[in-house]
Order: sequence, then structure tokens, then C-alpha cells
Amino acid sequence: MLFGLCVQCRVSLEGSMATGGTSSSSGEGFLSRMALNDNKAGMEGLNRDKINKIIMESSKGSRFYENELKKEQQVNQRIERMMLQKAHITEQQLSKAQAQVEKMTSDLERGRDLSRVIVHVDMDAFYAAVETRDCPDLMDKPMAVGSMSMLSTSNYHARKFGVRAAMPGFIAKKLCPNLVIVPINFDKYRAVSAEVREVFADYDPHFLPMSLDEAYLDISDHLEQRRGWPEALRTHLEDHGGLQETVELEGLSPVLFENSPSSSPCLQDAAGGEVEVFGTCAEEAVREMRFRIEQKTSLTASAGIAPNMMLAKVCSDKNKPNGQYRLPSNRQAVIDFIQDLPVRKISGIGKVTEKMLGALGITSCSHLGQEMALLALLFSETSWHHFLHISMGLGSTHIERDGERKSMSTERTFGEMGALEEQFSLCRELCQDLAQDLQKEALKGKTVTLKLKNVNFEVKTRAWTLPCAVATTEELFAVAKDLLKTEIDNVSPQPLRLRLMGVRVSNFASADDKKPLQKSIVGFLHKKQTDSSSTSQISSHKPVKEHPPKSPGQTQPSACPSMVQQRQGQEGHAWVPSRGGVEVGGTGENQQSFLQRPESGTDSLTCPVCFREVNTTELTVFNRHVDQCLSGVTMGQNNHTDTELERGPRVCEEEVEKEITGGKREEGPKEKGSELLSRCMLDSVGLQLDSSAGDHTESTTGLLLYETSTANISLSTVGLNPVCLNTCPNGDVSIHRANTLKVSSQSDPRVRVCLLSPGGPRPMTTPKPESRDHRGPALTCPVCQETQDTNDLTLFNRHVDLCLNQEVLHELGGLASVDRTTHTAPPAAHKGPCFRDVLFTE
DNA sequence: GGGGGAAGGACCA
DNA sequence: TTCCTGGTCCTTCCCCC
Repeated sequence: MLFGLCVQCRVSLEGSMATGGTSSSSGEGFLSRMALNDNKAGMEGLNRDKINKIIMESSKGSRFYENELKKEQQVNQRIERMMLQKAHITEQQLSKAQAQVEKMTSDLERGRDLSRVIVHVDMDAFYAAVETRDCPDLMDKPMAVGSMSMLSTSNYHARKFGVRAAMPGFIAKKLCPNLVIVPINFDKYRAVSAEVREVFADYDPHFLPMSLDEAYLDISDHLEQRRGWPEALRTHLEDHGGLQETVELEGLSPVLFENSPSSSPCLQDAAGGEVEVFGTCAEEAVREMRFRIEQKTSLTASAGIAPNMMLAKVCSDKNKPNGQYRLPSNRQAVIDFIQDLPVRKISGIGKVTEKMLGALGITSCSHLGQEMALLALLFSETSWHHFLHISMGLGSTHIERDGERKSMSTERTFGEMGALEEQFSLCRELCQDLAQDLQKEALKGKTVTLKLKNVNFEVKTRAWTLPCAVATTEELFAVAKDLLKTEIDNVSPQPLRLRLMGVRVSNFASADDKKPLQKSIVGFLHKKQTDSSSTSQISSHKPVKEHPPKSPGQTQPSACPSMVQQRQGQEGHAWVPSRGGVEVGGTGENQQSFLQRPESGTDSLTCPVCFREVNTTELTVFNRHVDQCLSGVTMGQNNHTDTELERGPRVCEEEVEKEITGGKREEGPKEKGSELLSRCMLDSVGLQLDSSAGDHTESTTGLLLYETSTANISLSTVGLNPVCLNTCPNGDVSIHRANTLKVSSQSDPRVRVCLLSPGGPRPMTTPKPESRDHRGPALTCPVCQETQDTNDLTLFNRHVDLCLNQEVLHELGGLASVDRTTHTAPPAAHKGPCFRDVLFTE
């Protein structure tokens, strides 16, 4: 393990923290949460009092110390509350809880699985070992990797002075003035880690890396095969030139395999080199793995072998460094092993939990088992279930691979920063970095969180959830900057004095959000069929056969936001509705899927690759077309030109953007821009406006007016900038696939639709900060351009709708006028921000 | 009262 | 002079239905 923040905790309430904030084991007085944790390999027998005194003297009075003090007091208050609760527990409650615990225990016992052989491998003092290997001068010196601010790990010489991971370098220097601090070099460690992982893969191709220096492996299948292996496959040549010499010179770790002597002696190979033959059992396989790692990297590893992940992790620490430990796969051995194990040894029990359990007199896993009824009454269900598993020696026997990522973030610590420009500039940089990371993994998330740590080490997080997933720098920054501004306003006129800023994206709502551009066609189709919340009606559409997914190099370009949005929209993502205008993502009957027959009633299906209608309802024929399209994309030889397939929609967008925002529109007649916009919008989804009914003009206010009886209009291409839309009375307008507008009307054959074109005549204005609350972005009406004196999103949406209605009606000949400033309507049913709230800020 | 979002914190490497 | 970074999960609080 590297960099674990493992500070020894006091385990009783008697500490004076609760009263005065400091306690002492030596009469000197110190914060227990800051005291040295010497429960680590190479730190046995240290003078803890002396070391703690130095640590406290270096820290006392600092802002960090004050904050730690505050946190310690909070924990103590938690413990006091818990003890109060405990005092009120009745015998009856306890026996009821006991019955519950017993039932669960027997259920868990029945499900105990001892069949797997799980290995946890941990490289010994990894970063320090790499640096020492590459710079032999460091061999006999106390050294650590990190900076004066923070150390990542230390070698065994340094540990003798109390220097360890997660300790600031300046304190380490006080403990050990001769300490050599080597700057961290992640690239180097990554390269070595890759070599180690190559070895892991030979034993479990699906191993689970936990960090650069740690991994879990399930070697059950390997052992199965290994039993039949001839000796030659289990024989490895020892490289004397590198490793062994180094290890002996370093004196950092014991001689190879000191703790797990080989079952077979070294033999001479034909060339005179020494070879090592390994056996077929689990210990031998792991010993071989460690041998090969050492041969390959000159670095040593420790390992634990057990029937589950929790136990394997504990076992790997048992014979560290350069050792291994196997816990036999039988129930009694597991129970015996767990009995005296300190709870703090268990992954997941940190200093706070240890302290809380300690207050109840629980320090070992056997105590945990004895007090389960009490714990069931004092802790949450999740917590006591976890405790019960630990007390029974149960853990995961299935190594979860390819677990879904839940969030992605980036943060930076710096010297005090108070200047606004600097803060906003950094915020943008962070958004940019994060956007790049998101792009690498093709991720988009709905929740953007800003993390701030002030100079007093107080951490604040402020989050905002959007109706649709975002990923670009601008999208992230639009939210993050508003969150930041709100925090700045909150402390105004004082400056916001920061020492850390971070931006996080989470709430990857669905698999489609995560990999919007890597979805197979069958996934695309199935999504539509299985998503009950989707608006699609796959009427008459049976499952379509699977097509091979495109290779990474053939994925669609993701650089263009509107295209991404469009593709997402095709996959059924809802565009959160605003009041009064169009209803989106609902269950309206007007909504269609791509595979739905066109409104015209002709028997055809729309190809999801080329977006064209195929005049058939025969799925085999349709599939053949899709196949051809796909292979055309793959081979670059489609019925359609490269330009159409690869650049078509994109080019259209660019043309549109140029038309709208550039000089073209002003150069030529207005109709030209409108025509191009219309054509491109429709082309981009392969749909056509009914020319006999479609008719549109551009107004002086930037509104594009459509008159049509039946049409599908893509909004994505005009989505480069905010788009508003509304309808005239009697228009049945809906958005399906999130960005395609469908227009039809039973009552009026000529429905009129209005789109507010992007880059319209009115620039967005800066919101008035004083009119905002702390909950989110400022609200500026995109129609009247007035910053609204309300924080209520419902009222704001209502205002926008009213403004739009007025604007539209005016454009279409005018009916009734609407007072934009009146907000008399009942509040809308939805909560939270809508699409507009996000886009129409600054 | 339950669901869900926001905020904060514990814990990990 | 100086105490990290990036991630997951859980708890608590609060609002809304």
C-alpha cells in the first residue's frame, strides 16, 4: 500500500478531545488523529512519544492543526451521541436485534464460498524502490518520494525515523534531517507498473488493479490448468546480473523468498545459469509470480492468498516486505485467523470507525462478532452488515472487473489564491483538463461539482445537476463558474481565499451517456425497445440482427457538441421539459423512433447509419441495407459519398453556423440563409420537410418561422447556440429523440412553428449577481434579455414561456399580448433547472 | 413517509 | 513556509410528492 493516510487513533472516549481538544499519552498533549501510526512494516520498536512530540511541535498552531482539531471534536461529538443512544437501549431491543443478527449469520454461513483462490499482491515501498533501483546512491540513505508538502512513500531506512507515507516533507525533515526527498515521477512508475501487470496477466488475465502497485487476482482457473503443466512450464531462469545482487546490496528487503522457502532447490541449466522450478500449488504459483516480477523489474512484492478479497488483503500485509502468506481455505482456519485481528487491519475501517468501535470496547474482529446486536442498533444497516461480514471472515469471492466509473474529477492545490481573475482562470483550466479526460473515455455526466478548500482547510462542495449530460470545456465551465461566483458572492466583500479547487463530473446516467459514440447498432436498436421510459414506439419492429461494432478508429467524431447531442438524442435521452412550450421526453403519441414508419404512411424504415428511408418493411432487406451501410462506413465505400457519411452533417452544421453567424446571411437575401438552414437541419437526420406544405421565412428578430402540415425538423444543427421554440395555437408539437421536432395537427393542416435562430440579434447579457441565490446559475431571459429578479426556476420558466409566446404571436401576426413581467400562473410541476436555465446564463 | 438531490465526510491507494 | 489527488461509498439534511 502506498500513501494510505493511516494515523493512529485513540480508541477510547477518555481522551481529553471531548473537553479540551488535546490528549496525551506522554503528558505532552497532542491530537490523537495526528499522532504517528507505526503499524507498518519497518516501523516496529520506534520511540513513539519522541516522534509524536516532534510532529505536534511542527504542526501546533497551524491552520491545518486547527482544522484537525475541529474534525476531532466532531468525531467526539458523534461518539457522545452514540454513547447516549447506547444508554437508552432496552433488553428487549437488544434481544430482538440479537435474533436478527443470528438469522443473518446463519444465512451468510450457508452462502460461504471457500472455493476460490484469491491473491492480493502489493509491491514493497513501490515508488521508493523504483527510485532506489534507478539511483543506487540512495540505497543506504533514508529517502522518501514526494515533496516538502507531502510524501508518497518512504524507504525502510527512513521508516526507522518515523518517516512514512502521507506525512508532509517538512515534518519528515524534522524527524530525519538527512532525509533525501526525491520528486515523484509517475511516468516512471507507470512504466514499471505495466511490466508488473504483464506478469499478473499470466496468472489471471482479468486481474483487478487497485493502483500502480497493487492488484487482486483470482488464480483458481490458473491452478486448475497448472496441475497438468510439465515441469518445463514451471521452470524459470534466475538472472544474477540484476536482481539478486541489487537486493543484497540494498539491504532494503530480505533475501528473496526468505519467508517462503522454495520447495525445489536451484538447478543448473544447460548454459550454466541457475534455474528455479516451481510447484503446482497456490503458494508455489504465487511464489513464481513474485519471482518473475523481481526478475523483470528488480523490485519485490508481497502477496496474500485467501478464499476472498478481504482476507487476501490482510494476508498480503502479514509477511511484508518480500513475503507471502496463505490462509487455508477452510472455515475453521478463517475463523481462527479473524479472531484476534485488530479491526483497523480491515480495509474499510479507518481512524474514525476504529475510534467509534473503540468507544464501545471493540478492538478486534472477535469483539465485533460478540457485539453485533449492539452494533445493529447503533449503526446503519449498511454499516452493521459490513461489520458482520468482517466478523465472519467473509468477503467478495468474485473480482469485479470493468466496474463502471461513477465520476471523474480533477483538482489542484496551490498557494493562497484570492484574486478573482486567477480563480476563474484556474476554474476554466480545470474544466479544460476534465473535458479532455472525459473525452478520452467518451464520458458525459449530468452533475457538475465544484470543490473548494479555503486557507483554513475547510472543504466545500457545490453541485449542480443538469437535465442533459455534458462534457465540453465550455459546458463544464458554464456551470462551474457560476457555482464559483456564488461562493465568491457569499463571502463578499471579503475575498474567497482558496488553497484548492476541483471540478467533478458525475451522474453518468446511463451506459449511453458513458459511451455515446461506441454503441453497436443492436444496442442502439435494443435501447429503443427496452427503454420503457423512452418515447419511442418500435411498432412493428422486431429485433434487428447484430452488426459488428466499429473499431475505435471508426467511431463518429465527437468534437462537435451539437453532433454529440444529436446522436444522444437518437438514443432516447430526454430533454427536460419546460412549461408551456413543448413537452419533451413524455409519452406523447406523436413521438417516433427512427425505425418507425414515416408519418406519410409509406412502407419504409429509416436506416440508422445513413439516416435515409429504405422502402421496405422486410427486416431482412432492411438489415442488408444496414449491413451495406456499415461496411460502406468501414471500407469507406458506401452508396453515399464520404462527404455525406463522414462529413455531411458536420459540414451542414458548419455551413449553417457560417450562414447564421457569419457574413453570408447579410450578403445575400435572407431567404438563402433560411433555406440552407432548413435543408441542413433536415439533411442531418435524413428527413425531408414536406415541400408542398413546408414554408418558412426569417424574421427580423432572428426567428425562423415554419409553416407545415407534417414535418420532422432537427434542432441539433441549430443547437450550436440556445434554441427556443414554441407553437401557435392548435399546433401539436413534440420533440422526440430529444432534438427532433415533429409537427403535425389534426385540427389545422398548416401548423406554424417558430424557432429562435442561434446567433440571433440579441446577445446574451451578464446576469445581475445580486438577484441570485446560492443554488445555481443566474437567470437571464433569452427572449427579453432581462435578468429576472427571481431565483425560482418555475417562475423563471414561466416568464420565458410568456415572453416566447408573446414573441411568437407577434411574429405570426399577433394575437394577444402578454405581460412579460407577470408571473401569476401556478408553479410548474417539475423541479430543478431546465435546459434553458443552463444555457441561458451569461 | 419515501424518493431523490445536495453537501459533507470516511476511507482507500 | 510548508499537510495531496482522485476516486467510491455512506450519512444526513432537506424538499417535494
